[in-house]
Order: sequence, then structure tokens, then C-alpha cells
Amino acid sequence: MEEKTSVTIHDIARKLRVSASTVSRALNDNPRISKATKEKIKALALKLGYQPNTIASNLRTQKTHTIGIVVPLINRHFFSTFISGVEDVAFEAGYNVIISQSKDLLLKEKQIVNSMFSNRVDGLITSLSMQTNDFDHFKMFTNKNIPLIFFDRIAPQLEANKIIVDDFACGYSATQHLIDKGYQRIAHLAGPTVLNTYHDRMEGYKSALKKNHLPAEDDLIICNRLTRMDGQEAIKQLLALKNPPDAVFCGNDTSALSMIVYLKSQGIRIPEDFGIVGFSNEPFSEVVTPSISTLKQPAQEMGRKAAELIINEIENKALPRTYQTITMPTELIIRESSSRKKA
Amino acid sequence: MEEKTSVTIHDIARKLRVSASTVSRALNDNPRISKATKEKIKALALKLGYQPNTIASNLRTQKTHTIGIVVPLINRHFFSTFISGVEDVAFEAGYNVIISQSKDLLLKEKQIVNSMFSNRVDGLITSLSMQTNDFDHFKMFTNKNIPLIFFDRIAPQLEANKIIVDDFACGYSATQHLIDKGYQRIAHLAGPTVLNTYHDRMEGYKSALKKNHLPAEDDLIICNRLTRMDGQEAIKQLLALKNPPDAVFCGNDTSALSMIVYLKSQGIRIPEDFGIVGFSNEPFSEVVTPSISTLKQPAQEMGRKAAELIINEIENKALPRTYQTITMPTELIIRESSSRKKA
DNA sequence: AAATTTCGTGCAATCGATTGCATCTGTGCT
DNA sequence: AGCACAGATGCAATCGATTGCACGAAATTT
Repeated sequence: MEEKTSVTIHDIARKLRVSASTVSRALNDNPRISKATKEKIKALALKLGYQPNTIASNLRTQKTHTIGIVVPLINRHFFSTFISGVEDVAFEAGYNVIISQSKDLLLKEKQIVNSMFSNRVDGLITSLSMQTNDFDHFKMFTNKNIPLIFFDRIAPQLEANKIIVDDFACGYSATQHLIDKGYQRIAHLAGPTVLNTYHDRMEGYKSALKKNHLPAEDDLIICNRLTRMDGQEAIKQLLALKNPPDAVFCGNDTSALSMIVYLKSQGIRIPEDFGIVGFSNEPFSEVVTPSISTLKQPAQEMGRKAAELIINEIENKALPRTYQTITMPTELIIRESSSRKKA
Repeated sequence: MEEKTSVTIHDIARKLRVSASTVSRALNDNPRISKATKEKIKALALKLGYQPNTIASNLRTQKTHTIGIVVPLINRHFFSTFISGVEDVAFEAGYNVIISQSKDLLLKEKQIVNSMFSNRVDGLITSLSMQTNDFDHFKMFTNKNIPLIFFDRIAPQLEANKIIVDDFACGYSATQHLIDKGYQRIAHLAGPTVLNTYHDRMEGYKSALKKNHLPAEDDLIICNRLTRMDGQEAIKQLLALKNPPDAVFCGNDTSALSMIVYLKSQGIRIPEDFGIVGFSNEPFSEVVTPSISTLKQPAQEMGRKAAELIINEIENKALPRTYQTITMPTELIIRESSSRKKA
């Protein structure tokens, strides 16, 4: 049997016949402790395998050095890459990261946000679930002045820092690109438009059509949850129109891919007969045939930025707050799925 | 200005002229408190927006309801899906999950494991970095009898629960499959064979060759880190042999894909001229052309299993330990990259 | 030599919730 | 009436680290 209980500063204090305060100060390199004492204490701490009890420290200092992240799904490439970016910066700065997934359920999101609060995270970074339509659960953070950052799917009405991409511009440029390639009737598959992201992309899409004097027909716009199934449903529905489209701008790459698969199975050639642009630049988009034109969000960079911002807020809590909305650059990646020679 | 400081059980106690112990017991539904008092207390707690301070509770109860996860990279599909599985089960059971990535660096892994310990996680689930060759940093967990589970990349010599797939069988069946398809000279691209996973896959590969009376030539085995670049390097090297292979079993799908890209660029037809089998069933593997034959690990299930196991250990700490190694089933998914008609 | 700093350390309270052990008030039983 | 006992609540210690304040000794200033 090994030591049943952990080594505490009191154990060290007792053995060295000093007080616990001295040990605490020595380990924290407090200048008030003499060099000799510090060395003695640190040596013994090492020898005994002392590991500070972060919990006790957290309780006393009212700081956990922990950043909470709530995302819809951990294993979606955009989110996991974002998280990776946060984690990188956080780790460097001595912060831990705790993560939960809402599974796109409002109820779970509420539970998680509560739990993050009870765990006294120093700050919270979050992207809303598809169902989120009230924001009361974030009030405890804003009330207590705990840094809160929204990214991607944000709550426009809440005072907080926000990190987004210009979804309107994305929608616009994707659509314009299709128009430039000579596609005539361009449809759009959107996600739930309660979310700013999908809403803005759609507006960008509409705006591009308008600018080019193309009609924005309701039939050509479908909203769903953008799963693979949804993509297939949508393309079937679109092809069944009396006047079907010859291109689609999809709200994500997953649905774009499932459309491609279906179109191929129907002998419809891409990009010759039909153009597709997706969104997100999933890893597969580059390597499928045809490769998928898409919009790339700088996920890792967004994560890094979010972490920098929130750590800065945490460590300068005294300062008066100014909330910014940071718009990160996106890139339209043109690949095969939309690269027909102009008709 | 809102309340500057949070509501504690003492605030509730004072207002209701009861003691803090009573409040604590009431909120925890302790049967010793009368129904009437409980209701009064709970009502006021709700009204004041009381949120328990988990930190204080954690300190007192010596339990954090937190599970630590350390993986090489968060944004690799296998790992993020595994994490998602853990998180699902953990959440259901009232546990939080804290996650860090080692970036495949031993040094970072050590720091993280230390930090997880200092944060007093109730249990740790981990998959080793590519560099990990000593295991001292896990001793503090085993010494203090804190549940520890390894998955995928494990430390064979440590006493702990382990969750793996049968990598030997995987290597064997992948190779046998290529042989069955009539490929004659089968190469293998492996990861660092200090890791059990890569080592076992290679042994399985060798064993299949042997069983089929095919020579296992050193030239045909390459070890690297299996990145995209590595895959390309490897295939170039293999094709440059005086007697090049006509098939490769790759240690992951990423390198398999980069081989495919290179082979296509050289006009080598897959699967007619060359067969490829990968590993992991990345999302892209199904949708690239040709689609990649691969081995599917049940990532989500492995995560769920790991969580169940560790929570069980945590909650039955008194019981004598028996360490098990759980081997999860894999599936050889046969797709185009290896499906030639037998020569 | 007296007065004032400086230095190194200890005391004790604190963070917020939990819990073993009293304590007190009724109720039931003989 | 007397006693046991159950029910409801409070007291105070505890978890481990931190920190404002105090104190004694040594060093410096006047």
C-alpha cells in the first residue's frame, strides 16, 4: 500500500517545522521568503511528490483557470478544430479547458451552461444549439460579469464578445461565383434561419441574385438540418420542380456531398450540368470526386482568437468592458463541383 | 450593478433563520429535514438564483465528478468521436469531462497529466502520444488508486483497464483480404512501432504473409508518422524498388489517401493495378474516388465503454480491483480501393 | 544609543459546502 | 409521571491553500 492520502502543504510544514503559510509562499516564489527556506521547502516538496490541490486553491482564490466550451457537437470538424485552437492558447497561458456538447438540444445546453457556472469557469466560449431561442441561461454569466464569448452561432442581442465570419459575404460570393460560371437558376439549401449564420448566408444569396437581376424564388430555397439525408431529400425535391435549378449553394459540405452522390446516381454531370458550392471545407471536400467548392472558415484561428480574447478579459476584469464583434476572413475555395467552362 | 457576489447557502440560511447545515441538507434532499423546511429553502434558493459552488463541494467531498481525457489530437475524427462517446455517458451520469491534447509530445503529455491530477479528476482516460516511452507520470494515479483507463494506444506494462481493438487481427485480415484479391507483393506503411497499435498491426500483416507463404521483405515495410506527406514519400519509395509492391496496407486512411492521389497522378489504376487498404474509416474514406477499403474502429462505442468502465470504478472504489483489457470488435470495410476482380 | 526600517515568518481567518455529533422538542409507552 | 425514542435542527470542525496583519529580530539611519 502506498500513501493513502495526498501530501499537503501542512505535511511539508510539519516536517520542516515551519508554518503552512511559509510553505505556501515558498512554493509560489513569494519574495518575502528567504532563499534558503524556499530551497528547503521545494526540495522536500519534490521528494514527497507534492502536487498542489488545485481545488483548494481555486476555492480560496475564486479563480479556476478553467475555460468552458460548449459546442453543438465535438466531433464535427469545424468545432473540434476550433476547440483545438482554444486549447492551444489556453494551455500556453496556464488554463484548462472543459468541454461539453449540446447535441443541438436547448435543454442540454441549459444544463451544461449551468454546470459550467457551478464549476466556476473563469470564462465561457460557446456556439449555440440549433434550437436555442432564449438566452436566459447565459444571464448568470453576464450578471456576474464572467467573460462570455459567442462564436459562429451567436446571440445577437446579448452583450458579449463575438467571433464570426461574414456569412452574408460568404453567401453572396458563393452565389456570385455560381452566376459567374454561367449557372442560371440557383437554389439554396439553408439550415435553421433562426441562427444568424444560416440567416445571413441566405441573405447573401438573395442579395447576389438580386444584384444580378435573377429572381429569388421561394421554391428554390429549402430549410432543414443539413444532414446527409436532408441533402438528398432537398435535391430530390428541387429536381422535381417544374422548373428545376441548375446549381445549389448548400449550407454545409455534408449536404453538398449527399447532393453530389445523388446527382451522380442520376447521371447528372457535375459541374457540366449542375453546379454545387458547399460550406465549411470539411476534410473530405477536397478529396471527393468531384471535389467540392466551398467556403473555408479559419476554425483553428477563430479558436485561438477566442481564447486570447477571453483570457484577456479574464485577466483584466477590472477594466471597463467594450464588446467587440470580430469578423474573421473566409476564403471561397473553388474546386471541381462548380468549375464548368462558362456556357 | 447586479449582485456582486454569489448567493451561498449562508445567505439562504440567514434569511430563513436556519443554519447553513440545514440549508445544505435540504438542498440535498436529506431525509432528516422536514418537508416544510425543505420547500421553504428550495423556494428561496430558486428565487435568489442560488447556484451551488461546485468547487467548495469538491474540496469537502474529495470528489470532483470530473473525468479527464488526454488524447494526441482533439480534431482527429477517431479521437473526437471517442470523446463524444465518453461525454455522452459521463453527462448522463453527472460527470464533467475535461480534455487536453498532447499533440503527440511526451513533454506536453506529462504536463497535462500532472495538471489533471492537480485538478483532482476522479478518473483519467488516455491514449498515449507517439513519443511516450516512459510512464512515470501515470504513477501518481496508480499510487493513489485513481481510476485510469488507456485506450487505443496503451501502456502494456501498467496495471489499468484498457480498451483496444485487436490490431493484430486487423492487420491480418487487411492483408489476407489483399491476398484474396490476388495482389502478390503487399507492402505495409506503419506508424511508430513502439506503440502497441502499430506494432500489432504490423505483426498481423507479417503473420498473414507467412500463412500464405509470401515473403515478408524488409523493403516492403516502412515506418513513419503517417501524415499526408509521409504517405506520399512512402509510396514513391516503394515504387522505386527494383521489385515494387502491387498493394499496400496503410496504418491510417490519411496516408492511404495520399498514396491514392499519387498513384492516380502516375496513371496507375486502382484497384486494377494497385490495391490499397487503410485504417480508421475516416469520413472521407467512403466518399473519395476510389473509396478506400479500411478498418473501422467503433470509436463512439469505445468512448462509451471507457466512460462506463471508469465511472463504475470511481463509484466502487472500495472493491478490489481487477484490471481488464477489453477488445472491441472491428470491421473490415471493403470498398473500391481493393476490389479488383481476381487476376 | 535610540529610533526606524526591513526582513522572515507565523497566526488565524477565509473561500463555501458537508457531516459527525450534540441538542432540543415532542410523542408514545408503561 | 417517568422514560425512551424519534424527528428536526444546530454547532463546529473539516477539506487545503491563501493572505492581511502582526510580531520579533536584525539592519540601517539619525
